[in-house]
Amino acid sequence: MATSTVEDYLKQLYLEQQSAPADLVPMGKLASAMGVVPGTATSMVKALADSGLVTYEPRSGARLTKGGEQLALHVLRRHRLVELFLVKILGLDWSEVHDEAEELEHAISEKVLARIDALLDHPRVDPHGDPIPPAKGKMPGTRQLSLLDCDLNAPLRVARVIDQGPAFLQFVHRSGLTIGTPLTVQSRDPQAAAVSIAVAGKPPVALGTEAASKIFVEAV
Amino acid sequence: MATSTVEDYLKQLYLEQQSAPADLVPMGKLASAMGVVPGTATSMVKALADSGLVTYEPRSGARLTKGGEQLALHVLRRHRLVELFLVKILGLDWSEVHDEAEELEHAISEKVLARIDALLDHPRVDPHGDPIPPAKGKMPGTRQLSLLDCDLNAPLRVARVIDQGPAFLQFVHRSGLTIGTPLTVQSRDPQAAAVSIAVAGKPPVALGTEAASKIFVEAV
DNA sequence: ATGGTTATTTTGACTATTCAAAATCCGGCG
DNA sequence: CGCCGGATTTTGAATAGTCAAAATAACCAT
Repeated sequence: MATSTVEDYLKQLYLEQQSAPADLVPMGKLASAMGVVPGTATSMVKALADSGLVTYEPRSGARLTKGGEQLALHVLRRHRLVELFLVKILGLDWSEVHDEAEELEHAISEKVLARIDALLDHPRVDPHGDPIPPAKGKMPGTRQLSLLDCDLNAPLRVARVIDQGPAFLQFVHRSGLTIGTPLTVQSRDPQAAAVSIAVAGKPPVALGTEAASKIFVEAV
Repeated sequence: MATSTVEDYLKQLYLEQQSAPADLVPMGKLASAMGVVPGTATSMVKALADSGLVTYEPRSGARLTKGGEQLALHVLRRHRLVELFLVKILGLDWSEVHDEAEELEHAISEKVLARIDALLDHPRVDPHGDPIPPAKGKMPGTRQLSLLDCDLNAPLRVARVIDQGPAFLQFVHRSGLTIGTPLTVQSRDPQAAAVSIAVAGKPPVALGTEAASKIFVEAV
């Protein structure tokens, strides 16, 4: 069995690969994502390579193998199902479940995971809109764009928030932009580096590009 | 924070102390309960003593300090609440929850534990009848005797099964002796090393002393 | 092509936990 | 009393992960 440290490295590698699917993940990136010094990432990745979970190119980076990716997806599935479970069944706030799930994802057995999945009626996304990898089969592709890239004045709906930090999630909630909220983007001003959002029946909200880039929408 | 290994040692030490409240727990006992060689138990206990969690008398054994006992009770509380949660909310069988909880007990935060406790309506015992240590305050004493020690022909009820092995628990279930079942002990035969149990509306059940000693009852 | 900047790798060391096996202790028996 | 056997402790070594800091490689600009 993979240790929980190994699981964390694989998961992180997967997430890094998401943002740059073409390239190898450099050790510096991995190290800072994992909160360790670069040397630690190097030696860990070498061990992972020995186990056949990643391929490693010295001085350029690492990439998950087929097997490593499967394991990573499995960890991610546990993480996201647990997050949703914590919100839906135990009533925790969406801003606090990420950290909780970080621990629990390593302690959940297949059997318990299956029960949770059934209890939640086989959900497809977690509380932040992140897709839950299916037990078997490929991750479904999504047709989502950030508030910076989507069409202006088109009917959209908040689909995903890619920043699990409690502070940002609480801000999103306060701004009434929780998952599923219908909205339109009224305007973008590159000079002001801001985006103006209209939610039906509410005064418009202005977001800086930093924040806007972390909120994804899809066409209604 | 105590590592999960430390938590396991403390929990085990507590359980051992239960069966022999007066004495120190010898290293051999502890080691076999923990599934390690005796030398490992010795060195671990020394470390626990350095942290002030146990007192250690070389060549005789160890005992939890006040602080160690508190921690042990906290672990036990998590373990037993998780067991009940798995049975009541996720619908697992009582024969399989012990092993599951063994992992989960180390991954549950205070916040999640509090939610589970509330969801289960602050239960006092786990699925095997073991008392759940309260969040604060002392463990309540119980007035329970095994089928070997209780009164004959008195109205009793199954209160606790102290053998978490799946095989034994499944046997108990098959025999219709689940927690709460009303029964009387009809006779004991030292020669046959057997006990005869009467459950209302069912043919009598005979148990060997080995099995009988692991089933506890209390007066109705 | 030469130097400097920056990322990466190496090296050596440390913690926690474990085992195997040798050394030691202790209580009881003859 | 002295020795035996079983329990306990010690010793030495292994594994997984980690850091600090020195060594190295790669890239870029002049």
